[in-house]
Amino acid sequence: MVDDRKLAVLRAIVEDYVSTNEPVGSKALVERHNLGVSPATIRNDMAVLEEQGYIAQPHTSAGRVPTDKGYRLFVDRLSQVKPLSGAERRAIETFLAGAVDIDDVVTRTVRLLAQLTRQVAVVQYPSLTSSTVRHVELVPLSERRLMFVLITNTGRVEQRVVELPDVVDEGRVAHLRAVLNASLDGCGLTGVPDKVADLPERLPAEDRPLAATVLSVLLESLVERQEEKIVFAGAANLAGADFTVGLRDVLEALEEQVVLMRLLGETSDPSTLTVRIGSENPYTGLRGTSIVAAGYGSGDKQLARLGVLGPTRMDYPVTMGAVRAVARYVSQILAAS
Amino acid sequence: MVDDRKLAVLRAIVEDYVSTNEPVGSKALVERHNLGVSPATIRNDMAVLEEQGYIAQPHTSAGRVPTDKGYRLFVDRLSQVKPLSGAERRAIETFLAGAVDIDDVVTRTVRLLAQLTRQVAVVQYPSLTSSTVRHVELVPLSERRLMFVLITNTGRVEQRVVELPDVVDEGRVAHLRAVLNASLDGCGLTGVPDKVADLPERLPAEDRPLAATVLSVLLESLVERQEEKIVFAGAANLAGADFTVGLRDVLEALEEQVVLMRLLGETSDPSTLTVRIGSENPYTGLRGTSIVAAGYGSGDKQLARLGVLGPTRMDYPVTMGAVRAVARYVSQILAAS
DNA sequence: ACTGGCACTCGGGAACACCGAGTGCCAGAT
DNA sequence: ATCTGGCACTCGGTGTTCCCGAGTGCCAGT
Repeated sequence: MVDDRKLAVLRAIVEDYVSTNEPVGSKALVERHNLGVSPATIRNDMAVLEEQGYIAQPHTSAGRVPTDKGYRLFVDRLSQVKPLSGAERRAIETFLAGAVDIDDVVTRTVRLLAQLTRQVAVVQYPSLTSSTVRHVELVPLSERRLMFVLITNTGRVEQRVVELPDVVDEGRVAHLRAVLNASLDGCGLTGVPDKVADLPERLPAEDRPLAATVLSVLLESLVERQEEKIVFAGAANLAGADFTVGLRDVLEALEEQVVLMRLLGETSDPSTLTVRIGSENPYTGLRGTSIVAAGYGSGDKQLARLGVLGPTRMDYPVTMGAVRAVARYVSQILAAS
Repeated sequence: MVDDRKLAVLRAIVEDYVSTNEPVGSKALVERHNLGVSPATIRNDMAVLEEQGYIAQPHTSAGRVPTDKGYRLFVDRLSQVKPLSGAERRAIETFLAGAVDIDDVVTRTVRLLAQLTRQVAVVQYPSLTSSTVRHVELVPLSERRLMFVLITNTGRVEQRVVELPDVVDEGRVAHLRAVLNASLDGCGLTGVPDKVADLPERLPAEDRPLAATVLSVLLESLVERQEEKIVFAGAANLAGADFTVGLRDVLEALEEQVVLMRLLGETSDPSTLTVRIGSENPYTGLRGTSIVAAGYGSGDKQLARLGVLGPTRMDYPVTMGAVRAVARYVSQILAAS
């Protein structure tokens, strides 16, 4: 029995509660929204909504507050994403356009998102796994050490110092570099292990120790970076919002890469927004917080995710609008570079 | 008239206040430390100490609390750095030894320091300015774009994408790369602008547009990275400590690179610890917080700084011990790689 | 120069009463 | 059926008062 008016009541409750941060009562509701009925009627509706678990009262004789389930219904059916203003759009564009490299793009994005939403922003670095090899470079550092650099098409650079078993001359290094580039150029990172598996055998015997050492470092670096890097910004915004749960837990979660990963969630369609409300998210320390996330990527490939984290009591339409817009702009920037 | 006993009293006050977080009174003092005199005597001493500005009372009829000036005296003359335990030493060593590249070193260091001190740790990336050029690489990405990579002797890698005015063939690029490496190899970064100033003139006319474009990007990247990168960790540790000043301000300062820079302070002798107590630090939002910092560097060169930030009421001897130890170990690691 | 005694101050906690927003329910109106 | 006005009831939050005890400053005596 959730007729239209009850839904309108729920929507009104969510909106009021989000803006005032106080439990909202029947009288205040009819005053602020013109529902055309009396407070008593609203009370009946509220009783039903409460019974169905969409709202709750903190104490007897207090107004109602949306539950996680209530927010969920609100997000799914009662609200629509609010697009950004023209000024905001332009600000995003100019701010992101100035980025000089991939690091810069990510840093700027996360700050931008934090400022725009006044919440904590989280951005995952573009995945390496769906990138391809652009170039491999070997730079001799000393007689027995060289630096191995791998550049991907997404502009990311992986570097490692390789300790060599023997003194190796420049010629050998140059040769190996050429061979590596020839066989790996354009190859997807996931395909690299296959490509190089039989590589030592195709080299003259005296080159094999060098090749083996370099390859082992290469493969190792691929595995290690599987765990993607995540950065956040805007922690100061947590200070204002009073959390039901201690904000210590929130800060801890933010510094725990693994937890963050899981919070951003699995990759989904880039244009789709994922919203996790309170208890829906897979980490007990974060009751009372919601996550709004979206994928981004250059072209049609989904590279990584970004989003914001804030109190359950957040302005979902606006937040979702900002996240979606930023995700799109970042995708554009990446596609263009 | 600061005789020995008064100093002992000050020391006792600082120690007790740090461990209990409550204003300490004359009676409690004589009980916990065997000073061999009566509370009344202590009271007289306290009155003098207060008059001289080393301690203060939050309200009439409350115990005394050290002032910034009191902490300063304590740090300078009444305490000595407490070395780490053997177990801690070993933990540091093994934890840092696993680092694979400079990024990893910094990340591990900052986390380690945060965990060790239970405060917010701050680490500055090794300075580029005192590094030298190890290698310059130009990688063609497409007909009109190439990636410029600069590798320093500290293992840091700077990368930029360069948009070219014209289609340029590989040969030209290779030639420019060779010239660049020949003239820049081993050169200090600060010397680079001089070295390349007349470089276009020494090239054949048809190479000059390419060279000019690449050089402008190179110089630009040097200037931009002057502002060094700083990372922090352990923000969750702020949640426990109740700050006199809102922790919003602290979090804001932490995300403001420029402020952090100034907090860590100017480079000083690597083995020296810098302590900034409360109002001594140059940022008004951080009254109530202290900074303990040290320089680190590979070999004898001072590269950058690291430190921790915490409430003025912190355990200085322990914190200073941890910061000093970590700075030394990081220096070792960097020197070895 | 130190000590014991004493009067004084005040912050913080406990007890208490009050107010008002909000509710649930019921009987009457539409 | 559905809505409305009325009414008794609940209870969180606030303001008041009171009291206790830790801590102080001062002074006279050792």
